Amino acid sequence: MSRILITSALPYINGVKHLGNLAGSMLPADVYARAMRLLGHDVLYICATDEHGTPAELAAQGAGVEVADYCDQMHEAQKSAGEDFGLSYDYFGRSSAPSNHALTQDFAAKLEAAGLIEERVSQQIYSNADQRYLPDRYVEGTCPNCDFEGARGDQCDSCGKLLDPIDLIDPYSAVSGSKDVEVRETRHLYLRQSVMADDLRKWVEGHKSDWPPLATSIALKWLDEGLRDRAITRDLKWGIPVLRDGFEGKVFYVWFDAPIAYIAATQDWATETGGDWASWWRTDAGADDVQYVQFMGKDNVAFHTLSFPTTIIGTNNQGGDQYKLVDNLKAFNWVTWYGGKFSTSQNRGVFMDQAISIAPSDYWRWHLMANAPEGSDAAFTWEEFQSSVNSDLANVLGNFVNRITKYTVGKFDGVVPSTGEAGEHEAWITQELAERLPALIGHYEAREFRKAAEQTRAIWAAGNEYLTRSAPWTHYKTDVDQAAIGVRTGLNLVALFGIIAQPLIPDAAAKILDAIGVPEENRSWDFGDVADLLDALPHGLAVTPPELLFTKIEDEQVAQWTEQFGGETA
RNA sequence: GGUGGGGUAGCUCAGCUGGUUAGAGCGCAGGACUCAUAAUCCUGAGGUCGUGAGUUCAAGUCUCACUCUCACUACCA
Repeated sequence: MSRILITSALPYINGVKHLGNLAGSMLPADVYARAMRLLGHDVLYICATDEHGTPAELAAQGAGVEVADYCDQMHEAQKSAGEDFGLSYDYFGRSSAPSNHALTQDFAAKLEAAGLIEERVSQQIYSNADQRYLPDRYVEGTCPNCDFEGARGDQCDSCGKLLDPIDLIDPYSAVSGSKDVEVRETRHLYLRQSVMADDLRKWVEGHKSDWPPLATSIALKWLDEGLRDRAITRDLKWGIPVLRDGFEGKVFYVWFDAPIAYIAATQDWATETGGDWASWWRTDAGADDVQYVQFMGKDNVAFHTLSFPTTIIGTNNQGGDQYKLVDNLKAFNWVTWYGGKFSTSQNRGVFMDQAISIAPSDYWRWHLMANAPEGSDAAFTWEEFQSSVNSDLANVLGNFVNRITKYTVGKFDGVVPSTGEAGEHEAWITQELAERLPALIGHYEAREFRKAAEQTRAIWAAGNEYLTRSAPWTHYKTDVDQAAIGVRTGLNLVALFGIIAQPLIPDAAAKILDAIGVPEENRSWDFGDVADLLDALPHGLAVTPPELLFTKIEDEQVAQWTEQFGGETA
């Protein structure tokens, strides 16, 4: 048994996330957490909402509520959306929690003592009308290179050139449209990542063999370009206050405090449950044997491989509390919408709350993991979604459960038959499982989700092949015992299929296991001898065909969803 | 512009350190079966592995150039 700490990238507070966010961090983290629990490991799965930053303030302003109230509401909305998808967090915290305020300020103080924080003055656009400093992206104006009039402060959408907002001609606030903006000097704290570059490179290069290439290549790219110091404070009201003379009214940058919230949320979990957070995070307090796994989309990699590790290593170098660095970092590409981008404004794409309103969470979980964006971006299409659900879930798994349980009721009084001896067909399926079950576990341990789903499906399909081979309905006419062994093996396969399906489709798996009468304590992945698995159910145990496990998606629904949410032609 | 990922069957994707006839699922065609959600099982057709050169006994896999696409490019997060 191992202790496994799992975090998924914190969903940002300004709205319920779309399927791409779900597929790229929260869902795989949950599937991994469930699989590891089934394997008997001690798992702690932590997530939280990321609540600070300019977009949160503006979203609250747009909604006409105080930002704290806005965050309260959206935190609950996201928590509930996560629950709807069966995300099995041990704790779903908040980056705005008091624990994170204290811990972030504590980290900052230690980094300061380590000489890793430096005060610098920079120039920033201030909008008098909005009474706020504007991040580069919120300043627009005329591009100094191509005269395009709608250029953003960070980049011109017309000529593609990277810009400095100070260079824009006729700049205006993208928030209010006001041209009453000026350049002001402002003082900020910088995290001296540059002095940590060699340590970081050594650490990242040491993980070339056990992190996805996506993760190491992005981190090394930044290091190759020369790691620059990064401002870790902002001129905002909402956030974690900077305790320093002259920094009244300033807060820490959201990307400084958000990853620290992984730890703070664990503290909140401990407070709520009586657990010991330090034993999960601090190597000087018993966390040496913890394996820490992070899940995130590719946009988050730099922060998790460079900035946050700088915070951790810098703090550790001060002596005192010793925090864990990530051991395994699983980075995902994007789920795209028919090869293009998700877009709220253009009505393209599906958000979590909408998704759950049109199809059960298992359907989404299965499709998104069977097509996870692991090697490259993965295109979501309604047609593929329909195909996944109808073929894999309804036809291969659902029909298997249905055919054998109904036959049991029809011919064997609805109980597990006790007669018949295992023969060549049982030997065949035993051999199949002896090869496939370890492969399945291996894929989960390696966090290869597409392959795990593929192997799961292959095991289900092998069950159908077994039934074709053993054909109890043929033998029933001449040799009931021969039919009985086929039915008994088939019913045990149903139980096994439910057991292996749990990480991906927990709701359907529970229905199957309930129908076949498998008690909770027998649902783990402690497999042992495969031959025993095929005669595990007590003889005479009553089974009932479950209600329809998966309803097929009709072409008309696909047409309607395409219309409603956008699709190919949008 | 720079850097990184990707470009493999009609579609969505696997192919580790280069090695016999390039794989899977879906879709398609034919057959089998009839217990089952017109499901399942078997068989088959389909690819000059983005383009062009190079290294090698051998290249989807390594090198170079080009091209398309996505991402990042440090004050969006």
